Amino acid sequence: MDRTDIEQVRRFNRLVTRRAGALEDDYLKRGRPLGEARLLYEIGADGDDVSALRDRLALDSAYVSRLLRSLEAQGLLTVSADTIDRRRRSVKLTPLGQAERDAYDALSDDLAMSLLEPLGGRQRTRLLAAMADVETLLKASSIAISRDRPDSPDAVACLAAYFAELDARFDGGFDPGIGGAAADMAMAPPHGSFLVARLDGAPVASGGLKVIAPGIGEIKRMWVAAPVRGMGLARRLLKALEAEAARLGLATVRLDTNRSLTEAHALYRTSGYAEIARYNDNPYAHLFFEKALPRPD
Amino acid sequence: MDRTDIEQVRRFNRLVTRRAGALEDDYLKRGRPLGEARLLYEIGADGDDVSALRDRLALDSAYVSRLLRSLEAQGLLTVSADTIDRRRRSVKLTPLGQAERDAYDALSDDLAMSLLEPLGGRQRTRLLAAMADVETLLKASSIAISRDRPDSPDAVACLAAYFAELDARFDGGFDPGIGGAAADMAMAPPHGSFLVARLDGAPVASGGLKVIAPGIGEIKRMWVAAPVRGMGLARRLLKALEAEAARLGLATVRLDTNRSLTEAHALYRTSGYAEIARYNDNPYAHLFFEKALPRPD
DNA sequence: ATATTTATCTGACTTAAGTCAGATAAATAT
DNA sequence: ATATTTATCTGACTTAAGTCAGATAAATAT
Repeated sequence: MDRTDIEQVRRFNRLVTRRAGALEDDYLKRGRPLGEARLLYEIGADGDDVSALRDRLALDSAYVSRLLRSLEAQGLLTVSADTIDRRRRSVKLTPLGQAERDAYDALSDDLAMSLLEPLGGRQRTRLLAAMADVETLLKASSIAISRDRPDSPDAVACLAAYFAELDARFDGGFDPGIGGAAADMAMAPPHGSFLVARLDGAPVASGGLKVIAPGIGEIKRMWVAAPVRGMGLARRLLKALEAEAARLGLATVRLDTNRSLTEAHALYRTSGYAEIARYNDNPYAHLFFEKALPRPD
Repeated sequence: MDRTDIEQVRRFNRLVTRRAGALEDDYLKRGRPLGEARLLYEIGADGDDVSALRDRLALDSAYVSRLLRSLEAQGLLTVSADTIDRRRRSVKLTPLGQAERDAYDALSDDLAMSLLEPLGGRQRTRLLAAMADVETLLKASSIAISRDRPDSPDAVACLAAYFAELDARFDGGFDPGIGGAAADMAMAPPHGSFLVARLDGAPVASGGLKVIAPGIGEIKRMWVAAPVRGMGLARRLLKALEAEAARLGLATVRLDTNRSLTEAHALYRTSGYAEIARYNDNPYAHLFFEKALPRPD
């Protein structure tokens, strides 16, 4: 990463923050403190729990309570006890509150339009495409990969999504029982590893590693959720799994794959994997790959 | 402009503002109020005038004064009377202040790097390119075009830059005297029009319109500064000048151009101009164009 | 039945951010 | 020489934003 890259990111941050400042000013223009405006805006059309609002805005309980009291006094919302747990309280916008929320919404629309307005059609398309790109890639950069047990709730959810996808894509479907789902605990530490990638806390990709012979690991269950594909996440995950193998002292990693998973084949080949002969009796596998890991020094 | 475009811009703003929020938190992490941090950061290595700081940060005089007092007490800067005008005061960072400023700088670098770090090479290049695109186009969208007299300081500066550019590009140079610089007041209202495009207050493009025969206008002196080319600004300016012509009741606009200005020829052709025969004796002109304006209704 | 936990609220406080009216001293205009 | 303007500062104030310690009432655990 060189200096000009960092400068580009900082210049971008500066410029966009200045524009975002204009948005906050718009909020303030409606003559209401930003805290109240944010809270009002955060309450959906169906209302919300006080605790949900507190969590989403990361605000202190006392502070939220006072903001609610103020908005209540302005006739913008009502607070009532939850019917199931009467300690909890639910917030609902009054028609007046809904109108206010709509007004903030319209202001945000205006701001967005004022950015597009002066541009010609071609420039506008280019700006929107660049914004979508920045959005996708900033999201990608906030995805964090961490170790997890294969029986953790997130890991189980990832594996279930993976199996469901294979079932949809393979000719004749996929049955994890035959494929060896029961053996997934072989990816548990200390001998194996299972990685989960999360975006804003929600699991979006996963993959595991188990030892199949002395010094030889096998990468299994690589899965990337549909909404986060095209972000280079599979490649990152594969690299991370190779790092796990190196950490566990393995010299070689292998993997098998179905003929229908063509994107995966390309990924393996461009990541330094060479096709080898069948090394197991997995009925769903048609292609077999191997890569020698660099010796740790 | 449809709904999905606006949604894209708003989603982008939301996401980037959240990230920018992280940057502000970083500032605050150094245990200093944001106002002090911003002021400290704004003072360049060579120091600054109090009034310049006030203008740049758009802060109240009393508030800046107090912030300076606080930073002075922390030993981060010194304030001394200007040698020429002793009412003015100059601010200079102490070595300690410079070190603090460097620390903020390093934090911003860290934040920028933390965005790029998790991405692979290809994704990183894509993100940087998209950021550069957003930056360019947001700048383009903040360029405002307005009417100006051809003898205003900004207009004169634009015309001088235009003449200098022609002199550099034409074989054998360009002499505004021969070209008719003295006649530029024909572009003054009420019979003509001169438009200046400004980015953050500084003139970056211009163009004029004068009447050369009943119902016929001529577009002249179209100039776009080098740093803002490739933003579609020339096309915007041309459209704006056509609108001026329509406003002045003209039915047709003409223009002449030099054979060396090839980008301009393409712009005219794709903007609905048709080549016509020579209509004047401008020695620098080789191509002549005309466009019928839609009748106002 | 009683103790503990949980969700929200109230009271009392702090800090940052900013505003407004004038004071002061130097520069500039008459 | 005097009046006016300009640049900065000081005093006195406001408002927003937020924190912390408890109070209250309902739910849950023992």
